Amino acid sequence: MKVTRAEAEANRERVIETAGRLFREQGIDGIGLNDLMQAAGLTRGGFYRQFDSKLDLTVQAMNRAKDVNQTRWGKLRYLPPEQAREQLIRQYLSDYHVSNPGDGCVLAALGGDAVRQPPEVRRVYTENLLQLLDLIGEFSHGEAEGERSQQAMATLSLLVGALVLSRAVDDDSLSRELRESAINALLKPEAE
Amino acid sequence: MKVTRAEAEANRERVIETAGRLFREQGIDGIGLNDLMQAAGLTRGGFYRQFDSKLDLTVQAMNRAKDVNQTRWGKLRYLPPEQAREQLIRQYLSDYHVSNPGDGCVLAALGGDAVRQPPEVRRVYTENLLQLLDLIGEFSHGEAEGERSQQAMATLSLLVGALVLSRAVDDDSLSRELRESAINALLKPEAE
DNA sequence: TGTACATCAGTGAACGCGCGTTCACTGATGTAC
DNA sequence: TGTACATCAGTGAACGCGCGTTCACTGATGTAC
Repeated sequence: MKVTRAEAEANRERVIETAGRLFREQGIDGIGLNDLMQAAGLTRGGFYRQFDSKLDLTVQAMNRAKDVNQTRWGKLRYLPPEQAREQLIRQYLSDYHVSNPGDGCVLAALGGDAVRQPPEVRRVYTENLLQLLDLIGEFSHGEAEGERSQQAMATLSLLVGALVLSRAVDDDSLSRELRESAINALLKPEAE
Repeated sequence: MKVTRAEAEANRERVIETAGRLFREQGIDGIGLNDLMQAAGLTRGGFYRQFDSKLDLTVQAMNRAKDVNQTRWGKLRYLPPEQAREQLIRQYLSDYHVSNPGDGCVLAALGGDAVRQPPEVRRVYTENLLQLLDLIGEFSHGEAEGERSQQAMATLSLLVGALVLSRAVDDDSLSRELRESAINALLKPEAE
């Protein structure tokens, strides 16, 4: 039953990653620790050897998801800003992102949950938001600092809103139209 | 214990309204029928004399909330379209709406929940979205029909996204900035 | 390097609790005459 | 209009179930000598 230190650490990591995926897919209160541990290939009892509580795991899992996304989006920095911005928008509103909340943005997946969660969770959520805001700001073309920041906020709100609505709606073509409208508004602002 | 037909009907209405408020405040899975009935001034047992199941109540409560909001926003029709649009945007992103999800838009309050709910719930959610989309479309100033519809979708996504993020964030001034940015983007599009 | 033993990651049963739902019961309302 | 009785909205205890968490136990790992 005992396992090498390296294996134990790997198990711990797997639980964190599995939790991040399942929380985003089913909501924080929507998945139980038993099912979660089983999905990670372990049994329920071992949980408290690695984590203080479900809240502790939640915070760690959200932090992990935040870092993963930061790394992923950060790669767009190698593109010219204008292209980076377009790529971010198109990927954020892609079919893949709609169908795979477990591998996507925490802001959209847990937006509804966050309000009702303890302060620690809202903290990570807010940090995630600020991080993504900074990145979008880097890709923006406003002249003044304040204007760029405002534009980044509106862009983020539109991205998150369009993704949330796209996922919630029970009609695939409506889901697509919502995202295409957002893409057009963001990439062809003169059309607005 | 028995109550007049009129009283019974009033109780039923009160349960539906209380449910609509509590579901939006705490999430559909976040409030139990016992607490819900108590909040409506009744005991748990009587629930099934009036409703088939929690799902049945959920659908009725969401429909009710949709109608209430439709009536509320519909009053803006008495204003000239340009003013109506501005009023809708400012009220949607007001402090009151942020602090009172129980009395506000279902799309923002249950956006995260809807994805994980049964088809009946997603149906009502979608109907609510289409209704609000129509209203926004009426107030829009695009020339062609398709263009107006696209603009309405982007407007709705931005409104919902900004409200969801505003509520989730743990920093009041950030919450306000997010909404002000959205208002500016929607009312002064040339600034984008 | 080889042996003896303490550590501790993981197991699985059990805890109290709140959930959605069921049920036997109550007693004022509303109806039949 | 007055009386006898069936209806049924509401009560409160109970159901099985899954939740987060605790605990005694196991046995291979890692350490002390």
